[in-house]
Amino acid sequence: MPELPEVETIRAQLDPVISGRSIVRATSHPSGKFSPAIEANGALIEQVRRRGKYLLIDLDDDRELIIHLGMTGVLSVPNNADDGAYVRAQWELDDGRWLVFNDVRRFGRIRVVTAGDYSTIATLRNLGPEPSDPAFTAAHLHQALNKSSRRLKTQLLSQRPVAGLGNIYADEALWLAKVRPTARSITKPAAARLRDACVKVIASAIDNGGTTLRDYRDAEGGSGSNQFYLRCYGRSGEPCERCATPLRAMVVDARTTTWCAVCQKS
DNA sequence: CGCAGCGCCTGAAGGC
DNA sequence: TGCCTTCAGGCGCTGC
Repeated sequence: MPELPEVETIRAQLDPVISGRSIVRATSHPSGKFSPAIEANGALIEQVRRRGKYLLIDLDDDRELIIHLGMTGVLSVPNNADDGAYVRAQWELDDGRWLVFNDVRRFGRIRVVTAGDYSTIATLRNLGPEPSDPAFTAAHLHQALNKSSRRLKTQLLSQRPVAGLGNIYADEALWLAKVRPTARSITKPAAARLRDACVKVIASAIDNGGTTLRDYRDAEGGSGSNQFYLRCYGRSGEPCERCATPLRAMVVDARTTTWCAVCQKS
């Protein structure tokens, strides 16, 4: 499932390959989730940016092509059109290559908007700071989390306190910070630990090229290696690295959540 | 405005 | 072997 590190890996690979190219043809799956892809036809790609899990492709006509990969979205740039069953959109470029969006489960979304106008994309409009942003401080996280009485993990997944964490990295960050996912408020020291954990977990995962558990592939078809460094997610029943207590799993707001009941107290 | 609940999707895996 | 159920889960939408 592509989260910030996976999307960043794809962004870094795509940017040098498609920037400066014009889109000479565009086709899409008929679903309204993907059909806006054709609105980018005729535009020139200036650069590929990212906010949270959203890819923002700047076009030369004061618009942005916005792609969210959902659960199973994969972007690639083959030399020919893709006729596979899961192609949801593809854009032919003026160098003869194709930008192709495959998405088995169709949880992804594509939009074209006026540059910077995210008024119709609520999650993006309300997106919290990037983990790497200096504005993402312990004080910010403390205040953002305590504004709501929802469970801390649910808040992290909302993308509002901080951008880009999904189920994997939320579990990892909460474990690293020794913070209980089901808590509904957080102390200042715990918020400081959680802030640092978010930064560290996301940065390491980017360094590792993302986490490939099932579907995730980068823009070159490669796998990440961060799955070999997960310390909590998916390890229910295995001993906690810190205290050897078997990690536990439970469902928190419809998300499988793994945590250490001994270490993650606050 | 916040938020709980639901729906979207389909391949893989497990039960019988 | 094959049918059925369950699971994976990010996010947009609806209605309270």
